[in-house]
Amino acid sequence: MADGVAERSRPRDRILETAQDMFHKHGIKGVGVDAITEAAGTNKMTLYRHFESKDELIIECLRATAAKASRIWDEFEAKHPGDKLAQLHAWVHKASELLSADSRGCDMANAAVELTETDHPARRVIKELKEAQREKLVALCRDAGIGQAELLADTLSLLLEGARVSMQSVGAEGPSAQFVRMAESLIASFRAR
Amino acid sequence: MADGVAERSRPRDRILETAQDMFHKHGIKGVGVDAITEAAGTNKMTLYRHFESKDELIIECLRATAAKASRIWDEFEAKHPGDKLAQLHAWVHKASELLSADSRGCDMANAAVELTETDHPARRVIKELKEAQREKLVALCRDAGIGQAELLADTLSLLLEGARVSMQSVGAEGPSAQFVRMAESLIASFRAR
DNA sequence: CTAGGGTGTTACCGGTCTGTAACTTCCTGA
DNA sequence: TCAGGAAGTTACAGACCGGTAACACCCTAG
Repeated sequence: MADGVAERSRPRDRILETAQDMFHKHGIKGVGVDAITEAAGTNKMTLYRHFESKDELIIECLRATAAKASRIWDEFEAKHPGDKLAQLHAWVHKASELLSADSRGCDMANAAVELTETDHPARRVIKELKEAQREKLVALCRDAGIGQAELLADTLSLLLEGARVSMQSVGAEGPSAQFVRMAESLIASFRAR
Repeated sequence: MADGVAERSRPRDRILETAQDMFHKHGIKGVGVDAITEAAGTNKMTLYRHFESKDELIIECLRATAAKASRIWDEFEAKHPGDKLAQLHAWVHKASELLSADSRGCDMANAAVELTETDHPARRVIKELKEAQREKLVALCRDAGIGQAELLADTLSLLLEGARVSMQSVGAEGPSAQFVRMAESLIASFRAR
């Protein structure tokens, strides 16, 4: 009742969705399981019947977020079937949409910052998911006919990662405001080689 | 005794230095004031006699870190007096040294990620300090004779910021490994315009 | 109709957190 | 020598944390 979460789905789904949202907004260490379950319209016992610990809930949230991001890549292919260069430009455009004023950045990168214990179980998941995303962008650049595909993909990755974290420090009027211009001119430059 | 902190300075200095180190390693929310004072060889009461709250300690730590970073710029000027282009290359080299294997990234950016409350007192300090650093890099690029100085400075900023956060997700063998190459080729490209 | 599983409720455990009070000890400077 | 302030010590308050136990409920499948 009175919560903005999906009205009447299964408790597990509500918990997962609410946790994603609250972890994103308030940070992982900034929100407790009690607050999550209350916002999800359920209770702590039900959470611990579906997830064996908060750490496992964190991991499931990261996987769910990555799955959502992965679906965006399908949109690129659907909108520009076969045209990999157009898909790369679509990636830039989509990335720029992530740089809206009050963005809290990338959940995986933020989690890596928050979870400082080197052996935290979420860290290997973060690494796997981020490496998978890198592979995708490299493949896209390569299939778009760019020579140094890895270097362009890595440069674009760092620019976006930097833009998303810079936004949280200095806001949307900082260096991240120039992201699209930087990315497009980089792509043009790599294509000219 | 038996702590790695400056052996016998004043308690306030020891607390400040220890807090910087521990906030950097374990994150701000990952370390309590008790742990800091113990590692600094003192106690909680003494901390609260010198800092009115943990938040104020955080702010002082960020200022101290920024002051250390600022001193590095003096080294650039000392090593390459008047030669702003050489100083820019020195900046790139110094930046690449921040990307060692187990780096925990930029304290200010990390703090911005951790402190999600939009009205947290540290946030405006972070913004001020980051904007000052941006100004410095813009001035360096401009004085080095680069036309689009702001754009180059912002691009380099995002690359470094991205590299430092990417390291925490995927390690030093990820995209950040190419930082120097990216930065140098960007500088060359901007100089050619 | 009934059995059983998913769910809700309440209370609790042990630990940690920031911050404070009251008191003692020690060192320094006049 | 002695006064005063800085620092150390101990104890505590009040809140929150992740996680568990025991029990009541309800809804549905057989």
